[in-house]
Amino acid sequence: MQDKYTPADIERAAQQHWDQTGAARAVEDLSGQNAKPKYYCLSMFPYPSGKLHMGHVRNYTIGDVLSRFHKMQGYNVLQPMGWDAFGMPAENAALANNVAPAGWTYSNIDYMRSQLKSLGFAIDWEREFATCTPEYYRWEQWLFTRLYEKGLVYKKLGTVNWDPVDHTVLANEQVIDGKGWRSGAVVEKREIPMYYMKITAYAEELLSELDNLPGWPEQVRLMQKNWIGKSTGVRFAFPLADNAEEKLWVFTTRADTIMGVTFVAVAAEHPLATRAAASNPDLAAFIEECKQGGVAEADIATMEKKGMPTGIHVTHPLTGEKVEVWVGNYVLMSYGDGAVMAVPAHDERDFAFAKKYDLPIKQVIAAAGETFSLDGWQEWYGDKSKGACVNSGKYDGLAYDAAVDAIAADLAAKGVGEKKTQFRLRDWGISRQRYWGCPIPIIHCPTCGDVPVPDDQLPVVLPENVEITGAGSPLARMPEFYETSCPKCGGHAKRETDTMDTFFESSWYFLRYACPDNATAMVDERVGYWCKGGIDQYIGGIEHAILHLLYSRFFTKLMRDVGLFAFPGGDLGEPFANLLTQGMVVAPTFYREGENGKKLWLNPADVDVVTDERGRPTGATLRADGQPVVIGGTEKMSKSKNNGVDPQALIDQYGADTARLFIMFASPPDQSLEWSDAGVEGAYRFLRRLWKTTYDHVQAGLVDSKIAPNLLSTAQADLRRKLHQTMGKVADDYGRRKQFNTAIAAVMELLNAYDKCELGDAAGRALAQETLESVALLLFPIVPHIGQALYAELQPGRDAGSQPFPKADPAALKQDEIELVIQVNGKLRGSIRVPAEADKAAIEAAALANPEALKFMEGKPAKKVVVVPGRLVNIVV
RNA sequence: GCCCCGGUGGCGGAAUCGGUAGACGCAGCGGAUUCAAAAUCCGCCGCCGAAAGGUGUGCCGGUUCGAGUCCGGCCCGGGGCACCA
Repeated sequence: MQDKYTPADIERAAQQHWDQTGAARAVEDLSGQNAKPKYYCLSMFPYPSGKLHMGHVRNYTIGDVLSRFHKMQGYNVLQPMGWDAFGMPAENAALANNVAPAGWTYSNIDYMRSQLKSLGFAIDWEREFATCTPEYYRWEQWLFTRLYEKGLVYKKLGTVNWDPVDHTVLANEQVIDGKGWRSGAVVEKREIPMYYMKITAYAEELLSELDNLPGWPEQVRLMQKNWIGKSTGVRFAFPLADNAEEKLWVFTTRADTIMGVTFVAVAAEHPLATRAAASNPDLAAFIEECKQGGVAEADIATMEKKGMPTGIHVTHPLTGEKVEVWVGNYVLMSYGDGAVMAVPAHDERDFAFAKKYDLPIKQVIAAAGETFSLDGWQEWYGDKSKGACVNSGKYDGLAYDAAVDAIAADLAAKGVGEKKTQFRLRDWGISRQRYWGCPIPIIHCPTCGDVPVPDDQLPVVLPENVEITGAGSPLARMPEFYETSCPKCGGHAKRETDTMDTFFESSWYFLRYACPDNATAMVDERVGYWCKGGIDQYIGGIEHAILHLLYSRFFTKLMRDVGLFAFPGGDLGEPFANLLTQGMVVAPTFYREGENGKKLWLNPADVDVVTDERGRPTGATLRADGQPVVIGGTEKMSKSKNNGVDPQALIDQYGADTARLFIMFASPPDQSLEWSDAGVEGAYRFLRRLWKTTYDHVQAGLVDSKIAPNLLSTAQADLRRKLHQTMGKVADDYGRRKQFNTAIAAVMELLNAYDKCELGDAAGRALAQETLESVALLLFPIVPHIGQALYAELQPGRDAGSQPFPKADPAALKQDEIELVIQVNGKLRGSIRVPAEADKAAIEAAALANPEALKFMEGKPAKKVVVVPGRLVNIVV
């Protein structure tokens, strides 16, 4: 064994060994004869943006730790990897550097694959695929045509961001302060025909199945529940005042306040608004103004609320009063019927709107002990759990439920309304007017209409040599792509030039890993083996908590309903049994201000932080010139703040194990991780020390680790107890808690205790052997290269990854005496040692005799003594 | 604006079911070793206080023998908001 820790050599050797032995190959057992349970460990696949960032390293290290740990626990493990290869950045790169999106993407993949390999992840590379290949996307085209035939895909108008200068549709991200990112032109909302997936048909199932996901974080289930947004209310109509046959429909969850309606608000795109605007230039101008700016909900919701009366009046269905219709810029056409009843007294937004435009406010709910005033909004006005109806005629005195029931019944009797369950969830618009995506397999025929591309003409291949101009879709300028003939009538027809939302690819990739080579079917019985009962562990960023995870759940149900899972184990209710959402990686920011006040962001790697004698930061200087820089906040690593730290530099300097160890030690997986160079040094130091400790032991000669417990000194028995406690602790942290920082801390503590313990005698040598072998295996899932090397030194010829994970010996855990803390009135005053099996009375007596306790009891009698077994005694005086 | 999460020493964090707040690590300080430095090893390290002790987990209030942990109200930071992935 060499005395120095040389990560580069060790890591190369270990990776070669794993490659040669096929250590990461996953083989399914379709016969069911292998007793090993399967463990499918999946990390969210990366977008091939160029090179790995810290978030990737963190994500895939977590997955690798869980994969390797479960393999040692006797599972048949699958850990795959692939590429979410379609998307906007490839088009942006094409624009910026004049490179073809396909070539750019494939070369990024090659580089990032080599980075992943250098990190030593136990990935089964034979299952790798990129979603931009026809072999992959043909199956989603195929599924699309099936869903189209079933009516689960349909076409309707949708609103997009339109750049009037570049003549192109913009993503929300490309709209900055309501203006196009390249042109700077004010963006307009424009309605265009798009294909939609009927996710609302699955709203109820997607909601109720959340209760069957105990392995998901509560916060994610809650976010999805709120996103689906099931609400029960009343949908009813206001007949138009001058034509009772025509009706304006609204939905409300507050039908109990219906007698307080003082106006009705409709979206700018609502037909009534359009009609009123025809004879009202001011209103037409206002509607135009509403169409300015992007479609993102966050922008619309934070916009100043504006409105204008239409001059149209409707009749209140219960009172018969005339109510004016307003256009409001905060009313969304895509929600419900694009119109809302306004009850300013009991809705905060309506209240502000009514105050602004001096509209009447009519109180119809009163709560005991509260006074209604028009001076300002109060929390209880909108609280449906408080109060009862007033100024509401026959409904006076009724509380929420009773009032809603009575009002819904009266509306129903008049034939103008009914109780209804509504979802906030909207259908998923999947059309994108972009090039680098999966072509939508539809042919538009002047005689037959929209015709899905037949199976034998799939895939519709995306041409790879195109010119990207940033204006409009390149496919729409390529006759050789869109000119085609109708599959039904054979006549001249035009191919759809829109591509699919890239969430389409990521909604089913996890199933394809089970059968990436199947050229005749989307999925096969291997999915039944690996995905039975759900993927055992899914790991990815919290930012995907809603959209990606919801779409994936939806796809699994769609594929089931298309009959794709007709094989054993194929009754997948939910795709992901257990979910771990990792936090983001953040780093400090530094900047200097330029003459124009513009901030010039400096990379943390180029900055030295100056501290006072207690280590508090007092300032920072740029290494290049030694001049001061401003310390900004700690933020998510990003290009714009130039605070990204390249993992490659870290791997090159310290090796993969140090990178993996630091990233796992710095914080628990679900919290954000703050980057620190000094912490990396610490991780490297620990590995060096572990190497040196093992080296010293090996130099003294290997021994059998079998120990006769009666030969151990007290200190040695204590160390052995700590060793076996650590085994239990680490297995629990890896398996149940998925908290790796505390597992590492526990091993560090063990090694500290090892250093302090006298181990020179025969029993000590055996204990040292047992401890070091165990430590190599305990840390193997996190730092597999050094773990592999150390274990092979301690047990020549043996392979660490094939060993069972260390298991605590109950006999080693036994303790004769335990320490209990003594409190007086809840304050820590001392401690006592008692036999482990001491009963409450004995503990109480020992506590009351303790001199520290007596001192702080100041001669007063104990009013009460609380004994918490194994922990403490609290004496109350 | 709406939904969700978080806030503990100079820093990252620990405290798993309401029971010793600050494990483990970083930084810092003191010492050993060295011609010197690096590396390594030993010790100290929340705040106030000479000590006894007091005090302390974003802020205010509550429940409890006991609250970082539970409840109510606020402040601050972050994630998502349907075309970034």
